[in-house]
Amino acid sequence: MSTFLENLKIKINEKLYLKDPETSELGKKIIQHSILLIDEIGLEHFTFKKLGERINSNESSIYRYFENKHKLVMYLSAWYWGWIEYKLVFETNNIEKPAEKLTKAIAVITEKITDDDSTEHINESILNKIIISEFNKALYTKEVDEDNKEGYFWVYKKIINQLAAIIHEANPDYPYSKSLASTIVEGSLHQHFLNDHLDTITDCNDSKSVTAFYFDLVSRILKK
Amino acid sequence: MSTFLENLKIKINEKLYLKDPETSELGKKIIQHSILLIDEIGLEHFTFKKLGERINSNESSIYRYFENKHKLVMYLSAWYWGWIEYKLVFETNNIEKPAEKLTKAIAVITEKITDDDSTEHINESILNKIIISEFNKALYTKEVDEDNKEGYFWVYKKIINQLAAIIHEANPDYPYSKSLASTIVEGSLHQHFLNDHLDTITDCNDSKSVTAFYFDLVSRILKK
Amino acid sequence: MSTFLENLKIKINEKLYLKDPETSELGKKIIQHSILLIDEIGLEHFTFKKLGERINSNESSIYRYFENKHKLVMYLSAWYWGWIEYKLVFETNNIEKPAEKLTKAIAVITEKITDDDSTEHINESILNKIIISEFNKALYTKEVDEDNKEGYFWVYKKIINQLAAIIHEANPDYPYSKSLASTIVEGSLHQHFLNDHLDTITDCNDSKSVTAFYFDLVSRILKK
Amino acid sequence: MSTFLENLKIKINEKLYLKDPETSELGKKIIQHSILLIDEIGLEHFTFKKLGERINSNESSIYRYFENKHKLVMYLSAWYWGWIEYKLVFETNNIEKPAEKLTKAIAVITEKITDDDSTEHINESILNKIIISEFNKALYTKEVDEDNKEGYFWVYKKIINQLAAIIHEANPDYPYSKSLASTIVEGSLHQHFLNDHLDTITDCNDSKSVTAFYFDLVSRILKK
DNA sequence: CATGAATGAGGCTTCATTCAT
DNA sequence: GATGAATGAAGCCTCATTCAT
Repeated sequence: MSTFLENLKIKINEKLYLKDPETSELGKKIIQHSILLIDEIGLEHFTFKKLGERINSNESSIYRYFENKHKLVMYLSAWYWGWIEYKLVFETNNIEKPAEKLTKAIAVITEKITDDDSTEHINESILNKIIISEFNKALYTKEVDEDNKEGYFWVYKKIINQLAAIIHEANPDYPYSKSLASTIVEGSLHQHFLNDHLDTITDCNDSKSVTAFYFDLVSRILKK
Repeated sequence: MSTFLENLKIKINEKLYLKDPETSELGKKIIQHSILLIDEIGLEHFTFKKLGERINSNESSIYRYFENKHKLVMYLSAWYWGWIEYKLVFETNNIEKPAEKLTKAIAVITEKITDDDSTEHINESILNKIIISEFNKALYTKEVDEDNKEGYFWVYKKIINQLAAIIHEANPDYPYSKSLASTIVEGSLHQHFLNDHLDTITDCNDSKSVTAFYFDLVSRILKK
Repeated sequence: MSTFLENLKIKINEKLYLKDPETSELGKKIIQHSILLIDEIGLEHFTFKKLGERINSNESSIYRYFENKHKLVMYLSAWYWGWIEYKLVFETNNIEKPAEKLTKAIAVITEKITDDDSTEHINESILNKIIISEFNKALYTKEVDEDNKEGYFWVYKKIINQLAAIIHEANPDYPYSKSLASTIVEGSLHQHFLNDHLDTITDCNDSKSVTAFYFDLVSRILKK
Repeated sequence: MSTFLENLKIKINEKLYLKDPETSELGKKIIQHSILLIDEIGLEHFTFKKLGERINSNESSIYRYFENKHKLVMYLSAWYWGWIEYKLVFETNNIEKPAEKLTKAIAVITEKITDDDSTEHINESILNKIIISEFNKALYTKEVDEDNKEGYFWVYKKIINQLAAIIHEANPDYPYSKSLASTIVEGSLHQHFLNDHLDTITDCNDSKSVTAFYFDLVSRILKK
């Protein structure tokens, strides 16, 4: 699967940036190193100033691309979920059997990204790490309703609805397809986090994967 | 159930405070109004200075009680989970049948708190609201491992392990009791949040409760 | 010489304290531990709050004894110079030959205090250390003129004048006895400091003592 | 001597500043007015906030140049000693006779600066005043060893070693050239201070200069 | 277009001190 | 007399942002 989207460009809500970072070297460096720096120091301690120092550029230059740190994080999140969506569509394409489709979908959504597809300047495996540990901070804000209105969570919600549709296909009688879908998407990030930091409250570990947990969970729930 | 712990004091990890807020009027006001203020403006915008203004006290006075805002939030979280634990123990006490016990436990954990027990100075229903929207920020930090070592998540983890034990009782063959338990605890907060802000990706709403979703989910999963 | 002033009490300018620390256990603890704490963390980082914690007492209790940190340091300095003065008088007493008297005086003033006479609650050797590293901060302030008017440097100046008198006795023709005396008193503290921290700009070390340097210096200067 | 270094720039250890103050108007104003303000209110009461107000600039702007107040003082000290070193080299250049060289050196080091060379934005005479009253606070800190490792005292030590070398030339048999040199450098600041504030313990005054005291002292010490 | 410079506002924290018991 | 509680003021520093080039 490694190079499947070599030439694809993830489309991002245009309101998230002032100038498309994909259109310049500096823009790409901003994306690339913001991922690395957030991973290193955490979102709370991440600032445009520090990022500027890292890429040998002035903080003001970053403001040309992104209005503020929240927008940048939303951009990274949108990119991540856009990328997941591509994988989801790509992987489930042409699969007829609902159960099989569901299995593929769950795999795409819940698997920890370990390989680096070297898509241009973005290290997907590290991006996955920061989504695990930081995405909810982008979601759980006082501004969530405005952000939602602006469509910033559009792809995220789309994925969940796609997964819910697949769940529904697999068992049309199940009445909570959306809640189950959102539980899987959000819950899998959480289980990865627990695995990394609070391993006494999860069964997931190196030998029992998060994905396996959700395979089992969904198969039990949808059993007719 | 309203007055069941009238005279109970939730015990909090002593490292979370410099001076026990329960031991003075000012301390109680700090707790009371920090809950209200965080609910109003969100954790990001909450500062000791604003809290001081709200309670007609100086920022510096608050520092006599809590080292910093993170410790205060951890205190509130610890109180919340301590309170949930009491309810859990109380409600499941003397119930023999595992399935019934599990039902009770899920109810205690996943129900939105709407009644205010008026336990002293703490408005549990608002506290519940801020746990829903802010708890994960207290958890998902770069310092999570140290905080965990200090025992700050002790009660939270204890609840999950108690729930996992009840799940195990209900179906000893189920291999993911801990992951299911943490999914329920964390996931229910998430479903409440979605219900409030992103209602297109949840089935939960005023007529289909979060608790009902988890009753259904767990019963399907543990069906023998 | 160890116990020569066992029963002596160094008399301190009464304006330096609100309540005489020698008159109570707490007062003695304040003196004792302020010396130790200043040595540990330095005068800049020393506060009444930290001292209070160290002696399991409240900062406000310390205010009963000393108006502020500067007064406390002045007290310690006054005690130190008062103690040196006793030693000076004691050691030079009954010596007839001016040269011998001068030698004794220089020794008393310039020697590093290594023995702890266990005079009550004061560790003289550590007090000597903090005088070396902190005394000039008590002297070099914007308030030096008022402090001087209040008589806070009275003993310090007295020692220098006594030494100047001895120098004058040794060579009445030497025209700078006071400057030489102040050079010795202040300079010896400085040489000790250099020895500890900037040893490339002093010749003094474990084998060539500060005292030896001043013996040599004075003998050359006063040679007729 | 007035304009001898008109076009010289004193080189300062680069670690002492974040941005070279010589490269901008604001930077020069910071240097200029920090000297004046420290002279007026003393180092203890000097803050970046007050300096900002004085130069109609914000505190935060000063932080662009200097990490903290200690670094700024170290910068001023380094500038001062760098300037003295230039004078020392310039004045002793081409002098063959050791005794004469020594005399010149002592003059440069111990004379009170009364003339203002109007070197750009720096008032040397006031800088000299604050070195007299504040330099030792920059030296006598708990961080002296790290500061020394960073090379912040490099020029200061260099001057002392140069003076020690000249002393050695004048009398190769004298065994304490370094201690004598450091005594002169530090002691002359001290005598100036005593002259200004504690004049009963110095012989130096308007008619008997500090420099004269050291001329006499050194000539006596090195007499063969 | 990119950047360097500057800044206002505010966050976090400690200090020095007073008050009430 | 000793202390615990409380506090105003200020210190130090960083952030997010704008402006001018």
